[in-house]
Amino acid sequence: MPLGANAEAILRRIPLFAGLTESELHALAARVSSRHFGRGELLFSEGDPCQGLFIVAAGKVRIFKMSASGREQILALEGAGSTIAELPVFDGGNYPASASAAEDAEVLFISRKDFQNFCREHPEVALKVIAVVGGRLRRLVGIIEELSFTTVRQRLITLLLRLAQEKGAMSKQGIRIELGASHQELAAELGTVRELVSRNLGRLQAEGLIEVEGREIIVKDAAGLKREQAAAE
Amino acid sequence: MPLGANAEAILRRIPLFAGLTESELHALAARVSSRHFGRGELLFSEGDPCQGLFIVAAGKVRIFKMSASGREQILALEGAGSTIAELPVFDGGNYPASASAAEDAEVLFISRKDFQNFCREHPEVALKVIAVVGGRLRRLVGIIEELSFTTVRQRLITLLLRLAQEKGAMSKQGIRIELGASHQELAAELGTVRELVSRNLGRLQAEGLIEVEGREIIVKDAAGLKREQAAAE
DNA sequence: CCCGCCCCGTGACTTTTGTCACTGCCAGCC
DNA sequence: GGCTGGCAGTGACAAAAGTCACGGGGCGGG
Repeated sequence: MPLGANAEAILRRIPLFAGLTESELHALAARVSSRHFGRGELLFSEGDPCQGLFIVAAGKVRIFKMSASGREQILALEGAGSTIAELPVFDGGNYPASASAAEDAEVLFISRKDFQNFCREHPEVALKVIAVVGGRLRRLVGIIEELSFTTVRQRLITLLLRLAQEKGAMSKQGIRIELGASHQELAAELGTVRELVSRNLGRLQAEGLIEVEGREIIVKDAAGLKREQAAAE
Repeated sequence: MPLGANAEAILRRIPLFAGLTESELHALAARVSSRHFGRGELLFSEGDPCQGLFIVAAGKVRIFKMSASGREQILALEGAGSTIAELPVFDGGNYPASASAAEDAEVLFISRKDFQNFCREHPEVALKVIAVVGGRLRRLVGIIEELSFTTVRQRLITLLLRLAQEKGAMSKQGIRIELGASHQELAAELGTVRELVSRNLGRLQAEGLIEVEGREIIVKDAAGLKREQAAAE
């Protein structure tokens, strides 16, 4: 469905469109449609021909690969303000991975053709695309490094420390993290299976490094975790 | 050292510079220097500030990560005609991985500043950069997929089949591959250790799927290998 | 209230991966 | 020739990862 003026407000905060004038944003917003995706719903599947550019307005979208046997590997989690599929939109290839809503999400959409026309008129956007794709590339290299060099335990620790930093809340016992994800989802992020996440969390708790309470985790000994993280394999 | 007219011939075949006029290539060639790297020699190390763009004129260069414990993970092998480090040249970040000569290599170099000036004058080059970086991104996703979903054996099989396709020679017993690499290097490509490469090759041979003779491998049962590859975990 | 559905923990394995230590081979070199 | 150094094969383990199966909890819908 087409969108009103509020789309402009959203677009204004997208890195890809930073630096555009009001009238340019306005023109772009006219091309944008919006759609709600329920938790788990697919935006697109790996191998699909690329329809257009997606922009996360609210919620969270995960980009992932799925193996023949049904295992998932998350490549990225994109929150509000992130664009998705800049690359295939640009180079015309198929989507290299699938995307689904990790939480209920509001997603904007620009058709491939409209976006390409817009790029032609605004060459500076191409430079932004390089920056965005570059960031992605660096993160993928990081994932490869982790998969290749570290154990599940270390990856889990790294993830916990990152979450603590990003959205942890101090409390008297440590840093409280509300992970809004099932073990299954954590496993997909870490490139392993549910059971190993469960066991490793259990062991970290038994060792007194963390405290698990449902989907809430309290990091009790951040220093201890960091020490182990530093001792990379 | 500066370079003569032959640099132009090389530049002409670089995807990044396809479509430039003779005079443009000439101008670019004037900015290019050349250097020989002996097998194993480092072009740059992960984390170094980016000096400029490298172009492989001859030989082979590998881009890799190294773990604290000394294990390597190869991210890409670039042959003649490939550019290296387009991204950091463009976005000004540090090199995200190291590069060394996989075989003796002749490498051209353009300083960051010269390349950026050139890009400013030739905006179409920026579009090419997106294409090149995009290709890289897709290959990295492929690596992640393999590391996350498949066993060493499967990755080895995939590698053998790819090599057979790329540079295999038919013979009466099968497809002959001359892998110009030690087990150590194969291991780095597969994200594992020397011993596992050795053992898996041994097992494939024992099963009659391949024949190993020094650094030469004969694929005796390509269909069998493909069957197993398809049965991805 | 009860059922079904997800999610979580866990025991008991199996398979895969990685480590260590040694041996043997071959090429290049003094 | 005899040394050296890099590379390859392998036995014996140890550790990590993954699989299967099951029990139990919580929650929402009928």
